[in-house]
Amino acid sequence: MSALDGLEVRRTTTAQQLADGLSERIMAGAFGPGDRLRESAIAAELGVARNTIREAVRILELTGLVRYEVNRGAVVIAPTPEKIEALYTARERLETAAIARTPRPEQLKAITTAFDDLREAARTGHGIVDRDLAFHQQIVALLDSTRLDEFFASLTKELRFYLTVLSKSETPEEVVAEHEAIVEAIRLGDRDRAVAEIRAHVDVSVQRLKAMLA
Amino acid sequence: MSALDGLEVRRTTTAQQLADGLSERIMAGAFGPGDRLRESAIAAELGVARNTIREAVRILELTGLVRYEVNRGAVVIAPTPEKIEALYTARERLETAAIARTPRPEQLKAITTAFDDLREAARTGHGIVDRDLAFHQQIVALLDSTRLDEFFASLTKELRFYLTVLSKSETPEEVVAEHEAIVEAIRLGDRDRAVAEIRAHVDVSVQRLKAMLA
DNA sequence: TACAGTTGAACTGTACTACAGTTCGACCCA
DNA sequence: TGGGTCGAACTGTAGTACAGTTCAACTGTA
Repeated sequence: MSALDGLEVRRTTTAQQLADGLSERIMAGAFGPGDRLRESAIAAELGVARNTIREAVRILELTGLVRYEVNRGAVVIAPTPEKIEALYTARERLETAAIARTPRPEQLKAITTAFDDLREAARTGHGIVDRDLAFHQQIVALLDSTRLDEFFASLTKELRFYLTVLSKSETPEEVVAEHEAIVEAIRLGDRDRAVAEIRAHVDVSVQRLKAMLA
Repeated sequence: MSALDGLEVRRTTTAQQLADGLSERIMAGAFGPGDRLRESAIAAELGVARNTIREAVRILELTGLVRYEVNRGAVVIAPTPEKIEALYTARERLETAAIARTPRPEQLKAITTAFDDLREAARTGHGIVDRDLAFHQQIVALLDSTRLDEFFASLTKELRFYLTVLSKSETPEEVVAEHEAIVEAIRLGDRDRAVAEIRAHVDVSVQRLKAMLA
């Protein structure tokens, strides 16, 4: 903690700001899956040059929300059963590996807090999905690997988008119950059961989601 | 296998080709860590427009070999103890999770083959590092997750670069011995030992590498 | 000699214009 | 109905321009 913490000159480029803005819009559903991001239109609307937009979109590509197709430009990613499956498989592997580890006290506390937040969100009915994902991020944090944390966050971002466009709604009671089982197993130090609970939870989630695609 | 497998029209952009070319050059050590990629110079030398180079470099950014700094442009990543540590931690988590799984026959075969390749490379003295990394990629493949395979591949690419610039040379005997122990444990189905061997191997590797940084 | 201040060349970030090649839907024709 | 043609819209790339930033060299000063 330095006396200058948080003091920082605004150091960002136009393209970066555009990328952030576009990311928000996409996450909010302003562009649907499969939609093309037309450069001239966006450039004109936002009053910037087209090459700046191009740079912004290339930055966006880093987050995985869009991909480039030759001569078609940037296209918003679209959920397919295969992608959903691959995404959840990666999640399952990471989360089971994570939960098999013995949590340090502060990690256990972070998980507990995340669960409390989730329960509160379920009660009010707002932000359930985000709390759900945040909870799982804390699980993965058990791995003590920043690189894996970041990777999981990118998976989460992608998943978050899919959930939004599929307008997947979670039933609060089920969500809380399933996560409570996980937290309980962790608290008891029953790692085998924790692994089983996580696996079951992820499996159920992917099945529910894939059902929505059909 | 269709009758048209492999038939494909050349569908790539100039920027993509430039990105591939630059990637090769960087991996080959043409640019050292911390070096800036000066746009005008590259553009002039290769006979393309500067904005095309910019696009190429943004694509390069996807692979993690360079990062952008405001008003300084693209900079080749540089190894630091922290980065090495983080990279190996992620590796260790993924590989131990992978090796704890029971391999299917074809997976066992792939691992065995990768080990044979490594041994052969050690004998001739060529391409040891690449075979080493390829072996570990096969280990991670046990997770049956394409997303994790891809993520691991990106870690590998980064690590490969660090090894090159640090001109890390591996002693063939040690390398073969350590990997043989891993393969043996897998073959015997002794997963606990396999996990221990992998962990030891990764730990030793990172220690060796970090020693070179000092 | 050490150090603060100034200056200028090199370079990045962004804008603007231009155009060849590609895509894709609309229209047409058999 | 299916294939073929056409044109508007758009991407990929080139090229020019310029304000703002960086950084190393130079200068002056204590």
